[in-house]
Amino acid sequence: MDDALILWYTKNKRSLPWREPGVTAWGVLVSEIMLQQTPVARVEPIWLEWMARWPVPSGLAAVSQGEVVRAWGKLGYPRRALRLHAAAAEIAAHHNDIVPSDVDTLLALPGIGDYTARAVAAFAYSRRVPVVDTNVRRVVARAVHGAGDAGPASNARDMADVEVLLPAADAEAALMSIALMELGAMVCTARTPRCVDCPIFGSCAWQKAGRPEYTGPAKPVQRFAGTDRQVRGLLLDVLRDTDGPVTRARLDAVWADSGQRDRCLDSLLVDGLLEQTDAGLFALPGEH
DNA sequence: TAGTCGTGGTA
DNA sequence: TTACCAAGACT
Repeated sequence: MDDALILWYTKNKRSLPWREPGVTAWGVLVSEIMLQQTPVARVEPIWLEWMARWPVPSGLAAVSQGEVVRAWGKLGYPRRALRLHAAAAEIAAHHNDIVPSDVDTLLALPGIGDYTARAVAAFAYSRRVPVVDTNVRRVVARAVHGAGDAGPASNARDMADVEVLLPAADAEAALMSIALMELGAMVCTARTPRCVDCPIFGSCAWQKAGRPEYTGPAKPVQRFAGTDRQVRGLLLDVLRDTDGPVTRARLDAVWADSGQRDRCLDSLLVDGLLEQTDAGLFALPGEH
């Protein structure tokens, strides 16, 4: 599939700001963190703001946690903002303000797991490393294994599956990695794959098998309404919309169930997304 | 390892 | 409308 897929990518890739020439490894890292479980369209404007405001890790590290959480806006999973802030501080202090290119060094940074470490190594430094995200797992499940969709993630197996697809040369392998992801995002999609537009249609094992349905275990459904995640989001939203510390009463107003409210408020304090002032008010971390 | 952690668009 | 889905990490 190699040549056809890479050629397809070079002709059809989306022009995203973090793919522009001259974007630094820091820019790539910020994009990858923001893109975790988050659609491209929502990330774009925030990424542009962050790059204009904090073009190097030390710039981000210099501002308060609260400022970072505020700038994160409504991207979701705001603990990512705190971890990225902490990673920036480590990069500034221990890596000369340069994002590491080595996978193991990247993995040691907060908020950077298997996917993100390899994505940075491949996309920012053109390293030949398997990059396995949900898109790639789906493409491999179909094109290689002939299944309707990917089953539960299995790190070692998934990495081995992708490893054998990578060309020998670093630069070409990195292109293959991004091409696999782009194919999964734009053509080999979860719901309605656009196989008529697929550059590897002719070699796809799923086509050859007659497009069988997915038979693996059902994927767990993530509910949201009524969960702690919703309540935490509502609580944090009060602080994001306010300049200074707020009263307990302001927070109490966002959710009726006091038990759940208290539990969520406490968890936000534990996570460091909120702080309590000496006067008993609540503030974003560092903003009081 | 299965559960948890936000948010909003889409079919 | 509800349910699924979106470049995961952490515990």
